[in-house]
Amino acid sequence: MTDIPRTARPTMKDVAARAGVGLKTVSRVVNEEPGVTEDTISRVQAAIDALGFRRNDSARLLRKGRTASIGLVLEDLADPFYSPLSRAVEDLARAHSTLLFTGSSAEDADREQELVLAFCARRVDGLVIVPASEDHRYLEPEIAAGVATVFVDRPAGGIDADVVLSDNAGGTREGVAHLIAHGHRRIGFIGDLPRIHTAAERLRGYREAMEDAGLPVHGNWVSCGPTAPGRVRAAVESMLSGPEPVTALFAGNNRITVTAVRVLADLPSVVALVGFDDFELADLLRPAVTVVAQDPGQLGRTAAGLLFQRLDGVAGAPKRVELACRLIPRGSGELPPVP
Amino acid sequence: MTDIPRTARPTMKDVAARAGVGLKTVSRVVNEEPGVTEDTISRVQAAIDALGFRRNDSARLLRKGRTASIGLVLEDLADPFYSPLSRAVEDLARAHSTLLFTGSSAEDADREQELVLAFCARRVDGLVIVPASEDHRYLEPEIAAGVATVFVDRPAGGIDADVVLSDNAGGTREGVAHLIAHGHRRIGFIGDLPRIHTAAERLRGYREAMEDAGLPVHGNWVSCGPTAPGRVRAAVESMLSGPEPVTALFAGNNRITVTAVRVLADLPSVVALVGFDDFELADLLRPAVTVVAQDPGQLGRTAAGLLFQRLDGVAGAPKRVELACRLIPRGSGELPPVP
DNA sequence: TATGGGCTGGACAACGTTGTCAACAAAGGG
DNA sequence: CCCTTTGTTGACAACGTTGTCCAGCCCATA
Repeated sequence: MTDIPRTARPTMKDVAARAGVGLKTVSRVVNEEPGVTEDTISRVQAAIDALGFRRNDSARLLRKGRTASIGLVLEDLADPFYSPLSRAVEDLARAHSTLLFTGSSAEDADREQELVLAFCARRVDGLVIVPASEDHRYLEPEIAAGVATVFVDRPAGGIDADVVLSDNAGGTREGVAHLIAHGHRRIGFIGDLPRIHTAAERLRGYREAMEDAGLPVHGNWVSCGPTAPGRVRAAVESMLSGPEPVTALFAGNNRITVTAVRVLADLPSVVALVGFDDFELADLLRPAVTVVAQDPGQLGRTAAGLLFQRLDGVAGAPKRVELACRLIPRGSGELPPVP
Repeated sequence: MTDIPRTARPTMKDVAARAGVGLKTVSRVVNEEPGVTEDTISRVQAAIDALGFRRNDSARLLRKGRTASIGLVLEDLADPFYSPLSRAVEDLARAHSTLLFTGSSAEDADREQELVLAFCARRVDGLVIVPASEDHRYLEPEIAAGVATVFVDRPAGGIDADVVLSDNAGGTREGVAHLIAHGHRRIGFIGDLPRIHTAAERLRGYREAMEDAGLPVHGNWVSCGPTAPGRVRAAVESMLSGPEPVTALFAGNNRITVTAVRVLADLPSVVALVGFDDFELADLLRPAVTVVAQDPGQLGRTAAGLLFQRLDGVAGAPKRVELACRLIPRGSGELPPVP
């Protein structure tokens, strides 16, 4: 009956031929442009339905210039920390009738660049990037060509661009000060690789808090490196032994915190703990884990909001937005020092 | 010096003009096609670098027919359960030089359809869908037009399509049988909305396990509904009161399990618990939570693998793949019944 | 010198859509 | 009755790329 071609999709031309009208008239009907008779509309609509026509938005957007799509590059789609961030970006994208490309850099600079440039080759209107690379000059021609770009969680390297950050140093200062206020004097810091901006900032916050309180930082009280459980375990054990064992730990991100909880659970000693990043069930552990919480959803919302402002034509110098962190005392950070 | 136009992007035409060659020669250089002199190549390359040209893949793919992109629709990007699934799909996409559109249906049928059709309008080569809708006949013309489609986690409604599932009923049977083996006779089931396929299957598994053991299921031992904490709390409290209080609970998904843990922590009674879906830190709670674990990463890998097989031309009847679940005893499911 | 073949390069159409503009018919005013 | 106005419609070019095809050119061979 209906002669749907099995292989090739029907185009406006096919619809036009079947409805006995011109190509442009079909376009008008599809786009609900005014100036088409009711009668013609229904004839075209019938042809559309019969053929199962669906407008090819790729062609449309090629013609129009904008693609109504943005790219989101983050470190790892599988990391729960970024889930609310992605969702927030997606929600704003939807509100702007924009589709979302996503990809993980896996903390690899080359992969980040490859992904970003692939998005640019698709002519995304904008980018939200959680940087893995330290040098983003490769983006200069793209930004000059009009690709709106907002960095989240970490600043861009080598270029001046919009960025939305958490107050990593301030949050860490607050967390460490919290431990100090509960009587701790020997506090260890276990962080991520220092080449990662957030890790460096948090380390800085730790040092500042110790200095503000006039406390020394001994050699083995600071350990930075990959978040692999083995490395973290070794660091904890080293800090808890020796002539000056720590009585409290500050863990530099959620994965480190979780590993620290595991390690401490195996040990007889009572050690206070504050972690950076909140995580699900932190309140159900015993002791419940005190954390310095970022709001990843807010991070994403702010970044995407800024992006769409730019796309709406808001010009001006690159903005730097810093979101406050929130200390959530739950128990592990209020344990008194045990000598 | 270099005259990069601030507004419009350079095209192959611009590059050709600047290099003093024909349009097609630029195309040849960009695509590394043979038949161009070293000398010409370097002249063209110089023009490309000077102008900051980047090929417009949208136009390219319009011409070529395939878009080298696929769409992933899941329930909620922010749900940690789906994170490994997304990541697995992304990894396979990358391996096939394919870009990934993502979106959340928010468990809303209209939103799912809107997203899917938006992807189709962009002419994605394929789709991976975690269905929210019960009727996917709207996809028939798309599938006929050649859009490869694989459903994950839940089957499609109204059409015959590839699907990758977990063995929800079998896993639940095993979990409930585990409780029965530990002496429980009065076991409650708290599940998600029964219109969701996985929820219905798990309920079926529960009923089968009880029946297999010759155990009755009393009226208030089964509660299905939204995963809102208030509803779950009420259900738990109701099951634990009355003339026939349950001594064990089976929680139908990770969110329900977590709420159940919270509720039980507030109560004096000791209640055994097995939850469907593993979750981070389940082993650190006291008691550690016994779960029936799916492997969301494997779900995603299998689905994407099947999708790319189809895209590579593997024909044949729609496949239905069912992945086994794994019981992970950790403590909460091995508690003896307390009358 | 003519011929042929291999190599290089360019003109042109096509992908499916939208914007511009002009053609045409019907209706209204003088 | 003609001219203008209004409303509807279609022809055509353009978006940026790739595939097809043909025109030169250079060199070797007859």
